[in-house]
Amino acid sequence: MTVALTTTSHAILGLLAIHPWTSYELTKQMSRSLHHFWPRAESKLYEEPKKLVTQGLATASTRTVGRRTSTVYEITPAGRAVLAEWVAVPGAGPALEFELLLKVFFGENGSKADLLANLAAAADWAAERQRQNIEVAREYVEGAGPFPERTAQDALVAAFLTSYWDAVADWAAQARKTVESWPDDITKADPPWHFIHELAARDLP
Amino acid sequence: MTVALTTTSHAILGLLAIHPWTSYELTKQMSRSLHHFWPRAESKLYEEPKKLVTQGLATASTRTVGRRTSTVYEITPAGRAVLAEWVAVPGAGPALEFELLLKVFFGENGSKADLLANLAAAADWAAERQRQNIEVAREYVEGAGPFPERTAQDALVAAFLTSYWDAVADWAAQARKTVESWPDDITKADPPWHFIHELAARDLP
DNA sequence: TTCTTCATGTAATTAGTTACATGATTGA
DNA sequence: TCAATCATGTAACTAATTACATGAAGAA
Repeated sequence: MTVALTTTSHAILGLLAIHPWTSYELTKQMSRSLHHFWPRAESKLYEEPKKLVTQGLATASTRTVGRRTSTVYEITPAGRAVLAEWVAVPGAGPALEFELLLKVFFGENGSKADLLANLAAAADWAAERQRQNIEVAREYVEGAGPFPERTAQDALVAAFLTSYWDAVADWAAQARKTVESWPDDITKADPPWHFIHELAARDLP
Repeated sequence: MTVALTTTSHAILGLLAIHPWTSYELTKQMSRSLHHFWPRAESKLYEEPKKLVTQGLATASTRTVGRRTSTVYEITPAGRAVLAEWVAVPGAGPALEFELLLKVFFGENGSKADLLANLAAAADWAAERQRQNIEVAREYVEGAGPFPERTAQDALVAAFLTSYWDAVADWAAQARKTVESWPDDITKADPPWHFIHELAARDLP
């Protein structure tokens, strides 16, 4: 019986195409990179490879450490074929979930201070991502990055994440300035018309 | 018995704070704005308001059109209180799901043409968002936007989405140039070192 | 009149998460 | 030798999605 492969299945398959891994190693690798644009719970990463094995896309071999077992997964030729097909059909665009922005959107139900606290949290979040990002880039510059043969693809993805995180940081800083100029009763705030006018004046792409 | 309210519950509550709506109107309003940063299936928007009613945060009244009924929901004072509490605690940062970027990340399993097709799809996606965005801004400039009293908050959110969509568009264009310079065998591609060096040279935030 | 789209939901299914469990290893 | 953390999973639950169903209104 053939089970449908999800995007997550293909993500795991893609990791296995680089290298054989244990489930645990998969979780570590995920949190390093994929996690930023395909976030999944660890438990999922223990389940998915099993599904790949039942479909003949990967093989599992068991190692023993003391009285515990661990499972190493390896991609099969069939797995590589499936992966190539998957890459060939363009994927879905980005889907964003941003609770903090929701609170900004409904900001008039709280105080100006609440609104500023949300914007400060956004700035912190972006700063932390960017800090990690820069540290990883430094590793690569020093030649200490893992899988140096994959640096080109890694950099392509890093380029996106960098400008995405910059967008969050810049927005948080700018929005903070805007909101600081607002009165305490934010329902009386002047809209930032210069922004709206600039946007409206753009050429349609 | 008290049911836990999800972020989606609060999003609906926020919409009800603006105005009473039928479920159907909620779905339309969602797809206009919230959908971009809190995407949910329509069916959810028929369920959630019922939950709010059981918690005393909204009231429902039934209208009849022909032989069909429709339900109008209205926020209660208790609902407004809950909403104010929710806005006051800073929300979660952005979570991104970006399948297309996953395919770029695993691009070496396909052809250079596959990679370029993915980048072209990303460019199209961003162009379409930005086009709609600009058209909405023009409505506001003409004074034709809905809920003009909410223009300030709307603009704050639009500022984020605009730079986020710009980030996607700029990345897609830049990445396309990079990949076009690559050989057909993309495993032999030169990494974009200038980007990596620039990133590594940044000050830590 | 018939077809399509708008309008209003319900039911079944599932992908994913949270919580739990337990052995191995390390360091204080 | 005890506690904390690393390593490896399983089980229960649920938020959300997909698929289905049906009436109203307007167009052709």
